[in-house]
Amino acid sequence: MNTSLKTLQIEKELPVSGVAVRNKVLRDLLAEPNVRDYLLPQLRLVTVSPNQVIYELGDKIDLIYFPVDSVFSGLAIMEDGTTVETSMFGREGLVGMSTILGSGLSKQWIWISISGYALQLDTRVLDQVFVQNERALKSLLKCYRGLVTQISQRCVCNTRHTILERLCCWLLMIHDRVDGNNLRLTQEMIASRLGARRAGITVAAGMLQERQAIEYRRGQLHIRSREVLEHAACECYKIMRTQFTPLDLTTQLSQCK
Amino acid sequence: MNTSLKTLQIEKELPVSGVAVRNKVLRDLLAEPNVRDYLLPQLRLVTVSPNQVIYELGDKIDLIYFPVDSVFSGLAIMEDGTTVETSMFGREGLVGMSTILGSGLSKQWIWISISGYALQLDTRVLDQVFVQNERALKSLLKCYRGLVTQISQRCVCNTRHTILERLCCWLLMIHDRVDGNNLRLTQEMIASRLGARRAGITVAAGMLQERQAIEYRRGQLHIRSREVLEHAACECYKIMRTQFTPLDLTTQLSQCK
DNA sequence: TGTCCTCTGTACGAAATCGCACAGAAGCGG
DNA sequence: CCGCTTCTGTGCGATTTCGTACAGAGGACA
Repeated sequence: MNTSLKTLQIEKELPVSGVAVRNKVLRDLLAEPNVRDYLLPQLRLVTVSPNQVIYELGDKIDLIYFPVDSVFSGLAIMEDGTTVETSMFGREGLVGMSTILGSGLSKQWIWISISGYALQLDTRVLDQVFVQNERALKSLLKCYRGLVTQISQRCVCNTRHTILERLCCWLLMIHDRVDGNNLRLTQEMIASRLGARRAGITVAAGMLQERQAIEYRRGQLHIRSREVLEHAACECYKIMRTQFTPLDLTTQLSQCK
Repeated sequence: MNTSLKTLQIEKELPVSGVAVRNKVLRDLLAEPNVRDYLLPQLRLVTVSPNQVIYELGDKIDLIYFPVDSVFSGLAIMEDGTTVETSMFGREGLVGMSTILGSGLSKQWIWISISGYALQLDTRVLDQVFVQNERALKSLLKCYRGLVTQISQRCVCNTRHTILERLCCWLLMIHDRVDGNNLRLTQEMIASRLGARRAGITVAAGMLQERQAIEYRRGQLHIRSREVLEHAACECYKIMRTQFTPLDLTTQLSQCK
């Protein structure tokens, strides 16, 4: 079901400095020259893969992650083993934020939803940065507020909206965080994130295929039309998109290279 | 439906110092002598009443509240006017926490669910306290982490659990935050918090009456048996209860007077 | 006492989703 | 090419919840 390999492969072929600016918070942090000099040598580029476990509930958070083109999911796992995603993290933020609030322990599971690159950092390095740099702290706190907005809206969305609406919303959120239109996602994975049955996702995805919004073939989901998805999504997407500024949404990979 | 009277009545008959210790964070904050001397004269005792609006979405947070025996609800209001509660605040915490993270604007609606006393404070006074006092900041941040835990679990609960389970869970949470066993709650209000129909609450409440867990008569809900409620509640209650320490749960009004 | 408003109980069909099961298609490794 | 595993499509009845509507009870007030 999931892989627990916590020692991630470290990539050395790409220059960290070039990749780092593709994460929004990290770009903000690195804008400060003295922060940049301190932080940059400490960042490690790693690759993460689907359903890999990053933190378990109660884990000590020694390492934090800045996703680049990968997506991390904050999951609650219930007594019967079913899961619900309460938040997702991509290039707009960082994973392990609760350390900013002074808690060293993870209150949720973090699993990977979309594979890709992320930049890894020792927690104590980040601690140094934000206690010494006011502006860095502000960037991080803003991220945290965005997280709370996201969780709250997910709460609303899961309570009141249909699986189809939630699926559209979720796909758009993923799409905002990755490069390109092809997503490696099985229906089983999507179901575990939305807190629904796999069969329910099959039906909803079928509707979206009929409407030419997506194409789906064995774990390969291709987004054909964001417009159709946005039209079929609930109001929640507009609210959760505010974690990105309009600028971020247009600045995709092509411009960051 | 709701009252928008934002200028709350200020109570002068009770001594603030005696009431203040009945709020958990406030008690922590006041434990520090110099914080106490600064804070205590600035606290105003107010009464709040059901469905009163404390903040609207986007409001500037000038005043924060420490509930004493009242309960405040963080609500999302959707385009069709329906509401879902994402968090509740009682004597374990404070309302207006996002100010701690440097945001002056409310990201949600705050309505009153249970009437009673609260202590009101100018936001800038609290700002002074936590920038100058490390221990105070830590108390507040701990509160904030508890809030995130609560919202996350509400997300899970609303996604996966039945109305009956959610009702039990919610009643227990309310009960933890008030004095006594009688709650002034119409089924309409409960429905608006759980994001369900009023008729759905009638049915669920009917089951709880059959099981002798509660008695319900025209806006007066009497809790007869916490045990039965706990038995019928979902696992979420145990998780959200961690906002209280065991000590807090036994320290009810009788011991705080 | 009568009137009015609020709140609760109940009903109904419709819709969404569930849990489960099974068949078939797609892809992988040998 | 074959066999195995993974993934998707589909079907079924059961359950939950929805939206809506209406009647009746309870309390407030004149």
